Amino acid sequence: MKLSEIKLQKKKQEIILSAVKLVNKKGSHGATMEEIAAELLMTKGSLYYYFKNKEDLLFQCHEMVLGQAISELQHYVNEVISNEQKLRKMIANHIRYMIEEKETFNMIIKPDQTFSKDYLQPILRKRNEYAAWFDKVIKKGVEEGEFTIKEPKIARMILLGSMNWIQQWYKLNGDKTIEDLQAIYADYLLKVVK
Amino acid sequence: MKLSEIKLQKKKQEIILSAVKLVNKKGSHGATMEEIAAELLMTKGSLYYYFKNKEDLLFQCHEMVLGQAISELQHYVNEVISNEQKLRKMIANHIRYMIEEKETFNMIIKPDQTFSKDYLQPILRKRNEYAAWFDKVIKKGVEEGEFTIKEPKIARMILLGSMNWIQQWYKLNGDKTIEDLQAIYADYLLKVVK
Amino acid sequence: MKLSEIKLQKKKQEIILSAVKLVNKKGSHGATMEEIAAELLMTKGSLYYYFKNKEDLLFQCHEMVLGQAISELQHYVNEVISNEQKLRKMIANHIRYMIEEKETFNMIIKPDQTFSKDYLQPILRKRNEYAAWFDKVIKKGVEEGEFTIKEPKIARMILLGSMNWIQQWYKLNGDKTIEDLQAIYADYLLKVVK
Amino acid sequence: MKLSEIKLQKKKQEIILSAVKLVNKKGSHGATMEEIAAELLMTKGSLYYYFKNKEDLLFQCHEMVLGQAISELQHYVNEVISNEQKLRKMIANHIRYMIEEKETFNMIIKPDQTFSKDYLQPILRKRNEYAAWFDKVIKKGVEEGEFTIKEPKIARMILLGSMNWIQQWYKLNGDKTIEDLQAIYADYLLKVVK
DNA sequence: GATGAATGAGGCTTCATTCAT
DNA sequence: TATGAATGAAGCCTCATTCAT
Repeated sequence: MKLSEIKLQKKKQEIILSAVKLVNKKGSHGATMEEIAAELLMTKGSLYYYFKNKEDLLFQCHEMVLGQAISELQHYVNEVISNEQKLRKMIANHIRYMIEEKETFNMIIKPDQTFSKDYLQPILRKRNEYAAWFDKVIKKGVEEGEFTIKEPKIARMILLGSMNWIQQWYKLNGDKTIEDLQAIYADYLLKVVK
Repeated sequence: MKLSEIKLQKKKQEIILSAVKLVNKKGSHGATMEEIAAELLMTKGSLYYYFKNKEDLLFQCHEMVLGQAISELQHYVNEVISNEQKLRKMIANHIRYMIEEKETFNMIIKPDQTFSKDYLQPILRKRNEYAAWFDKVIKKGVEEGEFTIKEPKIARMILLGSMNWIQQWYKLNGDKTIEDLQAIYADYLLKVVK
Repeated sequence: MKLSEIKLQKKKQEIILSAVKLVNKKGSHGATMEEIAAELLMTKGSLYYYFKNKEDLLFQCHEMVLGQAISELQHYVNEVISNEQKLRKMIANHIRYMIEEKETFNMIIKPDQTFSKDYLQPILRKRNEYAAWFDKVIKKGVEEGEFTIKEPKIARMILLGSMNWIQQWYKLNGDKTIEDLQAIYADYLLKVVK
Repeated sequence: MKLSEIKLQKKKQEIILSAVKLVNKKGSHGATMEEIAAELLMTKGSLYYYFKNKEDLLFQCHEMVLGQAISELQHYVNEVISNEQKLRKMIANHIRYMIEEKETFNMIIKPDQTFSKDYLQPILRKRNEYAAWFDKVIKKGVEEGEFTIKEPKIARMILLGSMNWIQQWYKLNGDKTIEDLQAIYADYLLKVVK
């Protein structure tokens, strides 16, 4: 019983990972069930054993990816370092996601064009959860005198927004490495909150 | 002769405006030619009198909107004010677009999922043209000692990226007016370049 | 009254000539009313002043072309020369049509895929009229001892069929001139009837 | 594994056969995917499981039909009989195709109005392959003194052209049987090459 | 669990035709 | 006469979804 359950979940994960990649290369509309299946050497029909429909698959992609990102944020917040240090790490982490796993975060950008009403609520909730960790650190930083910002939420929007934009223009093998980018963004964005 | 040409262009504009609205509510995929036509009380087929195909229509939407925005930027840059003043105005303008005509800028975000190769070139060119006006002011500001930024292009990316994100969350009738937002963003983003 | 009538007919001729060219380059389906009109620097709509609909235009193309060809055949038959001489001239003429005005005869090949029932009758009648001139000469030739053929109709089918096929493969600027072809075909095809 | 592959091919054959019939009754334009499907009690969409698009289906129709005809020619050529005998059999065979499976050869007539560039090459190649078997026998006949013709290729064009024309006029249940026709054509056409 | 096959709704596009001006 | 504009039917094609085996 347990074993088969575990196997099922494992397979699901596998599908989700593969789907995420494809979805973000081609967009949620451009990626067809056929292609997603093909990448896994399955056939279209089989996907429906694991997921109710395409939207369900996309939804679970979203949940998985963002869930993981959240747990990473959580980790940084719990470290015993200054809020600035935390924020720097969180920024670096977000940028890494944006570039190395650019595929993943993409789907967050315009969920309302991808998901129907039923799915939209939990999606937005997860998104807020993610943002909340940034808010927490920024607020703490203000309280503890590290930051001076009066509108912490808007500051957070600026941080996330500017970073989400990176994938629009960044190309690996350009003149900047990821580390360069992480450093520059951290510096510039901290100027916003300080 | 001239008259009919003018009429034609006018109708095209009308269609473009309507299409822009729909495309940005539903995405370029979600908006069908049928719906775009219906909104104008036309039939599908009539659209093809004015535009070669859907991609052509979308392309012209893009050109029109961004072209107009560029001409506004140009205006600010030519005023006789400090670079900071210019940048503030450009930021305010971009934010206004992002909110009041949110529909328009939306289509800029992921052109490569909307457009085929032939159209991508001119689209990216226009986008760069728009960005170049920001670069110009930032660079000038650095030269004249108003700004201190070492990576002006990345700074510009941060500005635009953060502002483009606004439409993801901003709702009219919330607790912030557009003017509030313009002021806050200008203040925070200028901290980046200063 | 007369004058306007003449003008009308002239214009019709003009349209037919142009249509014939296009139809045979692109096929009766491939040639659109738009293109036919464009070639004449007209607009689609105007064509409907002169012709009831596309089929009507195509029909009149057919009538014109075949009518002209028939009158030429008639001319040869009335000359005072041997039946073999007549047949040679008729063959040469048909080949010239097939190549130089290949466009024209094309439409004869599969009329039932182009025309609806109403038009089919007169079309086939005209076709038979054309063929009848060949039959006449062949029969006369048999009567007068020039030819020996027992199945004059089938012989005629062979003649016309083989010549109609020319357009499938003949290319101007190849190694054979039209005159070469006319000579060779005349020689070979006369072997059939002799 | 093998079995499903075989089944697939079988179904493809079935579709091709049905398509050939329809295409030649209505022309490649007149025959719609919908009708082709309906004839097989399928739906439009299903056809696309077997064929990439309409052109692909038409192409495979062409390949199948001509391929079969070629293999038959090949058979006659390899028999140990005089070249005249061979040619007679090949003529009879072609005529049989032209009448009994008139549907099949029809599509060969104007491939350039049916197929786009990519498909045209292999189509013409196949056509030439078919013709080459006629050329071979005719040339051999000339070498061995059976035929006297100086332009064997043009002779072949005359043979094929005249036979392809048969379908334009021949009606079963007329006063000539197929066997009549085969005999008459063989006699008359051999006069050409002799 | 998996798959091959089928389906059908829906989208894009073409084009003959119409008609007011 | 001519045209600009609109229409709508019809065709091609895609793809999420279903289901018997």
